[in-house]
Amino acid sequence: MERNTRQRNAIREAVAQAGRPLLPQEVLNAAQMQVPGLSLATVYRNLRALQEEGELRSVMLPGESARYEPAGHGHHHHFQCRQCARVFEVEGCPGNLARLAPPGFAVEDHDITLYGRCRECLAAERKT
Amino acid sequence: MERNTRQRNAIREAVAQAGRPLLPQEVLNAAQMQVPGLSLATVYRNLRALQEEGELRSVMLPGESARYEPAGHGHHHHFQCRQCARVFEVEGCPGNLARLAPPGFAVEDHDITLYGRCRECLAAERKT
DNA sequence: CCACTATTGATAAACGATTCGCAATAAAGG
DNA sequence: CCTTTATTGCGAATCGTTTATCAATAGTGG
Repeated sequence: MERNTRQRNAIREAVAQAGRPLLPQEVLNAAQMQVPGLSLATVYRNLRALQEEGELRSVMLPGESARYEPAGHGHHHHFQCRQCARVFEVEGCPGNLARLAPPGFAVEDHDITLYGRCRECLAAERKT
Repeated sequence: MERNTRQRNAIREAVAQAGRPLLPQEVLNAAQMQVPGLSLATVYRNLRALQEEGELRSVMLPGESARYEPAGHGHHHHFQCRQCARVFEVEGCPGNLARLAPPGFAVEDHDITLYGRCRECLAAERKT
């Protein structure tokens, strides 16, 4: 049966608390606040397990490796800051994208990624 | 000075003729019609060189490695077929995506990827 | 409190994609 | 037609990410 380990809970918490999709390495950094000895392998193992359970969702962005966010946030897209490289959720969706596809193509889904500067990085820039 | 080799021309042609972004391996397959002995390393070298020259553009899709298309096709997005995995250009753009970002975020750019079935794969399905 | 076994940490290994090293080849100018 | 040297083909090497191995550890039900 599945066991509730400190490691798994810390990983679950880290993703939930972050409020944005995290890289495995970021999950490790965050979860090590709770479980200092935590290893990257364990993070990978649990991210995969939690994803298969349907508790987490993997977020793929162009040219980036997988990040993880809690499942069940409904349809949304993402924003990546060009300065700090962090990824954030953005609500809403333009919708009606199927019309863009060439005739004869069936559109079933879509991904949108916005790029720019996040609030924090903009604030930091102004101070310089 | 830069030389015009059969290999480079074949690679350039392959990308131009394809009409869709190609993976290095796909470029190799196509260009080997013209230059049978062509090697993958040469494809990589030339794709990189042509990109730096501004003749080609690399296309990144979520979870995929880089594809290459001719530069200068203007702003557009891409469609990936879930069956054959090929990528196609789609014209047009919903525009006004900046409004989706959280307050305080500056949106500078965006990527849109559509997913579904391409015409060929839809046609093939009907025949079964 | 025990026994069972899922889980962990540490490290090596796998993996796919891309690049490098080098001798052999072949454009291009004279 | 030479000479120069950019370019090529091949295989090995690298890169970052992810997974496998395996002995040691620690949840969990009884």
